[in-house]
Amino acid sequence: MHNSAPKTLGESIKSRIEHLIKDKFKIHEQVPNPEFPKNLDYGELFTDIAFKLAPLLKMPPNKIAQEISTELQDFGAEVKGGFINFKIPVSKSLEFLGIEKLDLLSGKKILCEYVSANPTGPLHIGHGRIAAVGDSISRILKFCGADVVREFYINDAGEQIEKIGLAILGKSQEYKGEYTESVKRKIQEMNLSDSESIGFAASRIILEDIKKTLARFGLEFDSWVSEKEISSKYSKKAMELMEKYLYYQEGALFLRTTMFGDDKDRVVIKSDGKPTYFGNDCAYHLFKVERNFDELVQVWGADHHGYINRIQAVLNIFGFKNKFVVKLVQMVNLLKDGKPFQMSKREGTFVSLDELIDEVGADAVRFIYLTRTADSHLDFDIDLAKKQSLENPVYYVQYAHARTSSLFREAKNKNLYDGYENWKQENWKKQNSRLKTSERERKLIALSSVLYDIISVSAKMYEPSTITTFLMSLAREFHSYYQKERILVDDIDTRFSRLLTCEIVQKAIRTGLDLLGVRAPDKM
RNA sequence: GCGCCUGUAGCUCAACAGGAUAGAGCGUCGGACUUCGAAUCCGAAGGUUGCGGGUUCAAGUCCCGCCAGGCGCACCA
Repeated sequence: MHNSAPKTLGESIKSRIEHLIKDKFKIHEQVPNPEFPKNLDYGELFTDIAFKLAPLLKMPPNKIAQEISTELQDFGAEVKGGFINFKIPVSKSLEFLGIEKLDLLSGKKILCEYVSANPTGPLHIGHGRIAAVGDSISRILKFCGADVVREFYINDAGEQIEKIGLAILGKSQEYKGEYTESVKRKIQEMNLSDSESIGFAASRIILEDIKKTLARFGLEFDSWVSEKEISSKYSKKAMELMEKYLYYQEGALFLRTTMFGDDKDRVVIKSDGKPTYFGNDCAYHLFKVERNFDELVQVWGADHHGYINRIQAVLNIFGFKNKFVVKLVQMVNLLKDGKPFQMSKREGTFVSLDELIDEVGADAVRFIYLTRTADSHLDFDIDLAKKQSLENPVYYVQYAHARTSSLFREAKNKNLYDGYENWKQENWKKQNSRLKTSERERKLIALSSVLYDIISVSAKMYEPSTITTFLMSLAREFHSYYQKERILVDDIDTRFSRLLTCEIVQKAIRTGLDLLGVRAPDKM
């Protein structure tokens, strides 16, 4: 496959339209990217540009659409009720396939921070959702050309760490439970006595468990930042930069975040002289700012939404003018037997991400998380997820991929593959091609090239589920095609054309699944 | 009380800066395996997009007011 066009099919149509309306109608107008229609009968892309131009040009939309579409015949443009639909011809689709990287974000340095769970217990299913979303966003931004740093902030300082220390000494009612007991057994060999050092030792042990879980879930981080370490390095400088906005009240040091739109001023140093979590976060964010990122992406549980304004305030104080994106991921409500199940780490009643992966499998768990948009509340019924593990949508998509692999295996076994690679070279993008494609193959190839537009959309919205949803419709088209059409037929041109279609679909599914962090198996 | 999020088919969810006949999966009902993998396909049933106003060529999407649920509103993290 070739690899020359960083532009997507949709972007290409868009810029063609921009030139067109400049020439024809003498206007400069921002043209939106063509969209993916809900209904595939309308083609693989459509644009509503004629409606947008109608009031400007004082012409009926249908007429405008007609005039534009005559110049877009090579993209398969058809006008219907003012809309311009694109049924992309095979030759055109082939120009936009096999892209390894888009240039939407090339040259951008982006920091993605996510999970950052307190090392006071194992990751639970809520962290799992954030992990899946954050990791997938990182993959998508990277695919769009960005230089992405994936960061985990370790909250290894503060009161919770002391509390876990106290719990291990048996002096606290919090963090009870089997897991803490197992940490306790490891700590006892270390001969520590005060709650703080015990708490810190515990946090390191727990962090190792967290790393193992993340690895099982397919997550890798480029950077691990310790709160304890970073606050000791950056607190002083942060305080100096914030000096103008600090004041004492009742023995505590406050930061005037209200000057930047926060509801109330926030305490950075408590009256007992210790920094708050937010106080240390100021230091951490100074560390972020000093690394000169073009964009800071933050994935948080929705319960942190009240935290956004104060961080924005701190970033303003530090002079950060670049893009700050907060992706809020809504809560996961755990259901068991269809009934709400209350989780609490401090109470020791939670379902760990590890347990969930054990029962349902990493691929299925990730796919379920990424099927929903991040801001929809998610009811996760454990029993249902287990029960449906064999009829989960993830297998639908993976199966489509496995089927394509299987076809190539079968073709090779039956000596129906010989000459395919040469044939492909000779007929890819060639005039007088021996490629024989029906409407079904045309559509599959077109959809596969539209994938890259879908990826752009998901990057702009920081929303992996866009890709998930698209993959399901691509898989649906493929399964339907497979059922209807025999691939390994005698006629060589037909057989190779169909194999090529399968290869293109396979590549698209693999690319998409990879961005979700889900495996694309050759056999199931 | 204030702020953020959500309300779409029996259930779980889609619908990309407002666009076409609101789409899937699960479940239900009826069909398709002597041929490349039936973890599949084909078909049917299922909707006043929580309610009421408004904005316009066009509203699930935007604005206002209700109703219901979730989450915040710490010198916790």
